[in-house]
Amino acid sequence: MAQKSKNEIPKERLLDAAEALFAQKGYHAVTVRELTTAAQCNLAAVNYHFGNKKNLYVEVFRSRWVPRAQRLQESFRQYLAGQDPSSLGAVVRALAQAFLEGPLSDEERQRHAQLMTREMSQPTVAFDLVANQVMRPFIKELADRFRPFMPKELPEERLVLNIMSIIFMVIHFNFARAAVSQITGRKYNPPFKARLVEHIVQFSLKGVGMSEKEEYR
Amino acid sequence: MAQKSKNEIPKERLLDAAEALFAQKGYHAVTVRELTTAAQCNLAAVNYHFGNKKNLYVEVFRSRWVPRAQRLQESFRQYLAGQDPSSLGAVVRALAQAFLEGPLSDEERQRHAQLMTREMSQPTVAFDLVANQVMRPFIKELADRFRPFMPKELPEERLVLNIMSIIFMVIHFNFARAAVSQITGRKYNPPFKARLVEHIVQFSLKGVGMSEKEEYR
DNA sequence: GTCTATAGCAGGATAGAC
DNA sequence: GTCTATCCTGCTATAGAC
Repeated sequence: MAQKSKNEIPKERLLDAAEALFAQKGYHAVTVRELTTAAQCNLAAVNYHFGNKKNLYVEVFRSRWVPRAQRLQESFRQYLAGQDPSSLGAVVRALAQAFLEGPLSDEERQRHAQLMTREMSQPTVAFDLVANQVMRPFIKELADRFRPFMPKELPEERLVLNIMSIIFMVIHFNFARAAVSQITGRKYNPPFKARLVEHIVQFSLKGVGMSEKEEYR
Repeated sequence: MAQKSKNEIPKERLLDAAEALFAQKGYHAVTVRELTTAAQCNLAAVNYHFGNKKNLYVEVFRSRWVPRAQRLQESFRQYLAGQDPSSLGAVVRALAQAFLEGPLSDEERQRHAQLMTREMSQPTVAFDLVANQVMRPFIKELADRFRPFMPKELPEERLVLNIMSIIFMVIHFNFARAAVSQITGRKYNPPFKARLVEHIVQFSLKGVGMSEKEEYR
């Protein structure tokens, strides 16, 4: 059910439309008229439910983006649990899979990445949510999962830089699809995504200092 | 001279102001009034010189962004020429240095990265310029410089993916400064930037399959 | 709770004086 | 080539009917 978000209550339809439109065009490029038209409700609905356009934007992050980010993280844990033996390669692969092939539809995943990317390069009021409720804890979790595989003397900062490099790569292959397709001449279909996952795993594993073979301990 | 771009002709002042403002806030968030005020010229100047706001945006890329990208590439070649022996590490280091520490001021570099990033995630009419006049030839040049160091049997696609991964990392550490600072707790001062260059070099070298030591041939 | 109608204002673009 | 004044469109926000 829920074909085009037509059957829910207006407030929910607004949030759905807002997430899609803000992700697609950015905050300023979206008008309240567009939002209310897309959500099939009245022009006044944004103000009635959220006070103003900006509050709606923040609410999109609070009620849609953050929970989805948590679902993504949960998906990562499930990919990871499904893989044995537990190795660093498994961690990176689970990460790439969750982001590139995980539980989200292609459209949803693209939306998600674009909302995040905008906040990372142009922080707004929603940046705190993104950084403190999602990025920071997730990087911490990844650091904890990486640490057993890393040399004991590796400084915490280098570990964090390694993790950020990997996450950036994943994010970038996700959100810069136009550029990647333009350069490689390939569409983001399942074979190419699987190709990218493998590339990310191989590049990252070696990047942190181990090949696929020597990662086991 | 040229303190605040006050001494040039109005059309040039407009282009300067436009590049700074579009990079900082994005196309839609910038108003013609803002532009003309910042450029200290009249409201009508945008229309007089460029026809409309959109043409001005494209002209920023044509007359400012593309030449600067070419300067950056030139800077990369000079960093590279200054390093001997010629090794893959030198290529990557020159790349990271050109982007993170190169000839551009911090502000200029940030502007540059943000304009590019916007076009990569949200292609507009300027995307063709970015992709075909800058990205594609530069990736080709890098591929040519990498190839001698790579295994002969390495498929072209893997080489391109490796290069994109490295460029993405560089770009990302540049444009997601807010996020990086937030997570690492460090400001983008020279020591931290030098730190990032080293990280990128090490991670990339290993990522493509060689350590700093075994890279010579 | 949702809609219609509209106030009040900011945006891009233009015409015409200088 | 540059400026002033202004048009028109389209936005946010609100008041009040239903």
